[in-house]
Amino acid sequence: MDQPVSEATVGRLPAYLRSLVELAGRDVASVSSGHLAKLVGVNPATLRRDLSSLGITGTRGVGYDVKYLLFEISVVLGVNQEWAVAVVGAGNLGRALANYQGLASRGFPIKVLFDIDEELVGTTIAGLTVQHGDRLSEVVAGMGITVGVIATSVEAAQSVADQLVASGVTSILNFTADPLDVPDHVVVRRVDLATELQILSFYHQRDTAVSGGAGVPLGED
Amino acid sequence: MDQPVSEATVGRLPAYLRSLVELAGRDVASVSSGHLAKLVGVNPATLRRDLSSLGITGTRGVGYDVKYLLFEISVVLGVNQEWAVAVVGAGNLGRALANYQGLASRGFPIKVLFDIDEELVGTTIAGLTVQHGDRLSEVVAGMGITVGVIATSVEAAQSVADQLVASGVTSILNFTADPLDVPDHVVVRRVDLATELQILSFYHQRDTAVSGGAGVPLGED
DNA sequence: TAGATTGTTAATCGATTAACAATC
DNA sequence: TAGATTGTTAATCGATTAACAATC
Repeated sequence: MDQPVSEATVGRLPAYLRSLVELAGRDVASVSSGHLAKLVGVNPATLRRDLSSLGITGTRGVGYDVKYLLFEISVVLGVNQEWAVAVVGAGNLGRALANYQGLASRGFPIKVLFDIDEELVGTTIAGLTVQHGDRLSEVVAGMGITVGVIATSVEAAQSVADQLVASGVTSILNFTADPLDVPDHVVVRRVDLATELQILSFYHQRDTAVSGGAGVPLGED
Repeated sequence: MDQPVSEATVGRLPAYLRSLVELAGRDVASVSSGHLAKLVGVNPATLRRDLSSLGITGTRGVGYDVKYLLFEISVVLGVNQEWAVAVVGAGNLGRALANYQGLASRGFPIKVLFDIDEELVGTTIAGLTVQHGDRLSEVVAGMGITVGVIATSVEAAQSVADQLVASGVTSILNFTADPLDVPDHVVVRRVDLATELQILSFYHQRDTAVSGGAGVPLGED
């Protein structure tokens, strides 16, 4: 039944979707939780619980209808809709994002690009003229944009977030290291390369450390 | 004492480090778990448990020595070391990463760039000549590189991972949507924009669904 | 019906956090 | 000493998973 949908469940939905697309492509009509779970790499009970929490049902003794499941999860994830995006910051990262096709192809077309560097304002990147950051509120609100990407410096991030929120943005993808302070109705996802790298190097470090102290380097007194 | 270090703990270390750098910059000598926890946005008991699991101790009645804590966490995260990186895939994303200063400045300098597109091989990107993917094993092993970044298509990702691992790479940053199958001694972190966006749109979708079309962006424009 | 598989209850696991004795 | 704060135990919380009655 309708239990609240957990963050963990939401995080698994894209993986379910990928496997379902593949099954549908091979004209598989129905799939058991055991089979799909194996494809995705999760426990079957977890999968059934996830679907159940979304109100998506299968048929006992049979399994889940692939097309139906694909449709339902697509709807839940909104993959058939388009969400216009504003990218703030036209530095290396912002330019990369503007050129990267991955956003538009996933239903997140970039409609406008901002920067405060006078040298960048007015230039064209990936077919978009860079707008001045001073006009952010005006333009974002005017275009009715509800998704913002923050690709600025860490220092500017919070202020940019505030402006985006004030202009009607309710979803933010934050590429800076700092967590943002936003109202409850705004959802922020952080993609932090620096943190990922540091986590990688933690394990790297530990696994390549001289084997003698089993595990963590500790400061002995 | 020496409990195993959990994934959750490792994930918080970069945030601790950031706040400690800031405190050290302001010449703060010592900090309580309560104070640092507030800066980072975690529970003080969680912070103390994290540090304790790393063998890092404070002083009862006083707190933690900022410089000592900063040093210990830096060592644990290996931030003072350099890890040479190979980037595989010189498409939009690979080029963006090569130009992005964030990796090098965090101790992950990109030393070599690969692609299998004949038109890209031999061209120069961010000062690096793109090498042919056929030479991956040879070059990566020859340079003693241990960190690989996969910025290829999803289809190529597993094969690239296999080659990287065979060439001595033990840390992989994977920008494709699919999870990679690697040996236990190899650590993979996935940075998946598509998944992040789909999670964003799940919440976006849900929060704008019931209200009856108040500013739901469709693909007009 | 007989076999298969769901949907959910109950058990388990791991991580967070409150609480407090230890102790600076 | 008196107050402060750690380090850790025990309680709590949430998520995962085993198990199984329901039922196609």
